[in-house]
Amino acid sequence: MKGIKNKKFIPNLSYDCVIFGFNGINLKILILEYHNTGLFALPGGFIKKNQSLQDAVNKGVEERTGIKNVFLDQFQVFGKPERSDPAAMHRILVANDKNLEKNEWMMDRFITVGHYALINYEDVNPKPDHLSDSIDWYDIDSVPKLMMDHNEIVNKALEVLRNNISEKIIGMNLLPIKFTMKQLQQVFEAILDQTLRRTSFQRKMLSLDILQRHEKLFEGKAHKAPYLYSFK
Amino acid sequence: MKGIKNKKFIPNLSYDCVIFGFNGINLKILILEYHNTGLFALPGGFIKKNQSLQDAVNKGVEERTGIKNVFLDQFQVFGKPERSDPAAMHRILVANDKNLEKNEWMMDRFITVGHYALINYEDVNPKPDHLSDSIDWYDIDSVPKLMMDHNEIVNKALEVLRNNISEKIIGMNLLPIKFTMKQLQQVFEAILDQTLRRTSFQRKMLSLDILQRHEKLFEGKAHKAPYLYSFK
DNA sequence: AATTATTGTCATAAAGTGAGACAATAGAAT
DNA sequence: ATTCTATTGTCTCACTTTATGACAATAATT
Repeated sequence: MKGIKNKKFIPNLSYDCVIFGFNGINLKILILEYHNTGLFALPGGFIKKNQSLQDAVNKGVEERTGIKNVFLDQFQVFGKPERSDPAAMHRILVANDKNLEKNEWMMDRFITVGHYALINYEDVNPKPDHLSDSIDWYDIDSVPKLMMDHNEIVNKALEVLRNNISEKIIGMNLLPIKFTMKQLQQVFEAILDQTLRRTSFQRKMLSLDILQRHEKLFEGKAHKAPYLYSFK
Repeated sequence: MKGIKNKKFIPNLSYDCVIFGFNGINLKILILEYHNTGLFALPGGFIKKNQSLQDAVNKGVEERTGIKNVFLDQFQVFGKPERSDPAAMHRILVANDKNLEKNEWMMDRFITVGHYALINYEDVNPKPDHLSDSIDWYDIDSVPKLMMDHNEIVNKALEVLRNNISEKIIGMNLLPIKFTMKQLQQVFEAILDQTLRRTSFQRKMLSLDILQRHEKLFEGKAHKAPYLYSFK
């Protein structure tokens, strides 16, 4: 048998996560860069032999963002044998002075469970993992070339986010607890990549009966102050 | 190391498939029963070490139904360690006179990728696999107690089918190529488990511009003959 | 007090849906 | 041949939802 058996993790199975955040203007995702390789990738990881998939992903996202109880949706499994890239993994291990024999299992084929997360941009303090130089926010429309099929995973995540998700879940996770109607509209405009009609949007949101109205927000601007809302 | 290493399949990973069919009245799914165990389960299987997930599922569905190019949607991964049931697997292996040591990997923990398939009931000739007595259609509302978390997988599949799927995909895969408006309505009523208004349904379907009208169908009944339609 | 920019709400038109009416018609009954 | 029956295709009218523009309210500046 080649190499040393991997005792800790389930072999051939990984997760990757597209972590969405909203800075008030653009929709962004977190991308990490591996030491001395120029390789960019999605945050991801492996599942321990006796760990639930959900727990593995939650811990991975928490480690990199510092946020607990993140909204996560497991949206697709990527299972082609060709998607794996042992050469890239080799480069990463070498660049990090890792024992190649001990980590040989990492250069095997991987089937990955694609997730996306929605988090409040303000609350995040991104931390690179032990193999990575950096982890940073990138505008969804200027994501660099990523390793393996990670660009495909990002595109699919965005597609699913656009199609499948309810108003409440999007707003609740990408915005602070209290927000203005305009901010809520901007989140939707960023996700859908199109402008929405202000009056229709406002009427729609109010009619859904998911918002609680609070005090007004006085920003010191020379116009009527908007109400703050939160989700019920 | 316990047992003999599994050389053929990716360990700890399986797929399961909820195969939906429509007999003209009820929505049904295929369920198999293992020899001499009284254990019912969804059709499922493993992924070969160098096989794509999609290929594995396609082959599994084809073997059991005889149908190629089935519509498949991979809808959720079930990844809790507790979902596995080594004792049940043990029973199945014993009842089939299988070598326990050689198949020990089957009694390990499995993460499974849940799929559902939509197929034309008429075209199917269900065939049990080598571990199973039988494979049969069951009405969606009288599914027996299944092993492991398979009932949960069925429920989730139905939920996803109800929520996420377009008119065209449902009709196209659960009906013959040509069908009447009434048949199309009955598929929707079976899936949604509610009656629909005939005139509204007809107007909606025609307005979607996905149907092609063909000749009339003369069934020998004493009333106006309906048109046949197909999807564009 | 007038001005500016933006907000919350209303008015009207346009599009979509629910519910029933009705004529058309394939075959059976007479 | 005519009438009858069950079902289909389409239309109408009321009702609901959505689009679009108008307008008054208002926080801070001029």
